[in-house]
Order: sequence, then structure tokens, then C-alpha cells
Amino acid sequence: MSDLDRFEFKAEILKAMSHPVRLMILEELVRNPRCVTAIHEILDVRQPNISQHLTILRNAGIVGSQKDGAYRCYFLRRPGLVKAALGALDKNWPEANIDDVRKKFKLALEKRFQQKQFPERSP
Amino acid sequence: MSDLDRFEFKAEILKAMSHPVRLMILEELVRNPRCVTAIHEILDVRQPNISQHLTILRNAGIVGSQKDGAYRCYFLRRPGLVKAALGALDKNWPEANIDDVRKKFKLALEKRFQQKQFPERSP
DNA sequence: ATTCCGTATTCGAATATTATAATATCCTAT
DNA sequence: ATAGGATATTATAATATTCGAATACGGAAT
Repeated sequence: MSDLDRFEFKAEILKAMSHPVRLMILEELVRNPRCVTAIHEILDVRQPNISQHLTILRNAGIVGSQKDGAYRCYFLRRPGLVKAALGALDKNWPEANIDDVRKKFKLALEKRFQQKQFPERSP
Repeated sequence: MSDLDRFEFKAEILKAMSHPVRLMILEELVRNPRCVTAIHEILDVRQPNISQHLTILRNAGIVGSQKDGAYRCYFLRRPGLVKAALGALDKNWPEANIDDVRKKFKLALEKRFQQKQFPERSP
């Protein structure tokens, strides 16, 4: 798997999660496996639309499903990943310290000029 | 901030990250603040396109920038969030255990019937 | 002042995403 | 076998995203 491929793969996973309805679905599935109707009742979204969103999540490998009689049970295939990603969004992280940023930028700049022997410019 | 708003906000942050080029930019910025040209050289992407992606990241509040002479230095405004999100993608999490899933689904199903007094159906 | 370098903006075409409506399919119970 | 509920699919219209090309703009050095 090439380097670019790896980034495209990660981007696909993130993109599949990047929708308010899909985030709500995932947050629900973190608690419990659910069938479509249950999700449809919990969220205020039409059933076919729910199915579409579930398809997107399934294609990304984020959820799986299993038939149980008339129902189809959806569940997280990568609960760890999903919890970690949702967790990253929930926690309210501190902002970067601007002085540290400036310092690191200066260093990066100097290192760059040494390495590449530029006459000037471009950190 | 309403409940839906919160999900839309999270979705926006994720969406802003959900692009291979933007992921590469973020991974670079995790290491060091960088100016546009440096990013442009590291990645094989045209400069105006880099600027466009940076604008998207900036609008989502993920990166900030600061002028330094002719350069504009970009840096992570929420390094913790970004590291956690990238970390979630990197770690290779185990898959869900299908038996646990089934068990939880049964429970959810039963609970649902009790609570809602349905004659039948719909976990 | 003019030139060069670093960066941003604008526009356009191609493509992708989204929600809705309509419809189809599958399962279960009668 | 038929009805009704659960789920999926399709088509479509509205909207958004993406990239490249061209261009604009600002700072630094001559």
C-alpha cells in the first residue's frame, strides 16, 4: 500500500463519518447495536435516508450488519476506532501556545536553510 | 448550542480533515509549523491548491496562520484534537466480536419491547 | 520603480454528495 | 397467498467539492 493510498484510505474513513446524521448514528451504535427502524425513530430522519447513510458507513467498513428475521441489525465493526475518533471531538483540547509555535517555526526555518543551502527563504 | 448543532459542528471539523492532501498537511503540521511553499515542496501538489486546502482547514478552526515577512506560517490551533484524530486512524483496532454484538442486540430488543409496550418488533 | 518570490483569490468544468419521492424486496403472520 | 412491516434501491434535483488555470497582491531586494 503506497503512502498516498494510506492517506486516501484514512480520508475515506473520516469522510464517511463526516456527516451529522452519520455521527448521530455512530454515537447510538457505540451504546448498542440497532436495527434501522430503531435508528429511524431515535433520529428524526426518513428511513430511506437512514439506509443510505448506513450504506456509506458500511462501505467504509465502519459498521457491519446482520439479518435477524425481518430486521437488520447494524453494529460497529471498529468500535475502538469510532470511540477514539468521537472522543477526540468531544474532549475540549487546549489551543496551541503561540510562542511555542513561533519558536518551532524559527527552528524549522533555520534548519531548512542549512540543509538545502538556499540563498534565502522558505521554511 | 442545540444537539443537532453540536453534531453539525463536529461533522464540519471531520469533513475539513477528510481529504488525503489535508491529512498530509496536518501530519506535517503535527511535526512543525510550516509555510505554504514548504508544504508545497513536501507534497506533490500545486501551490494554489495547497492554499485552498489551508483555507478550508483555517475556516474549520483547525489551523491558524501568522505572517512572518513574506511567508505565512501555518500551525495547528488544536494539536491535541488533531493528534487524537490522526492517532485514532493509525492505531489498528481489533474488530468487534460478533457474539458480543448479538448478545447486546438481543438485550436491546427485549428492553425495547418492555419499554414501549410494542405488540412486536423493532430493536 | 521594478522585479522576483510567496501567497491568495477567482472562475470554470468536472465530479460528488445530499435529501426526497417512488418503488421494490424480503420477512412474518395470518 | 396475501397483507403489512422492515429495509433497500433507484432516479432526480439541488447543492457542494475539487482541481487547474489565470491572475492578483504583498513584501523584499536590487
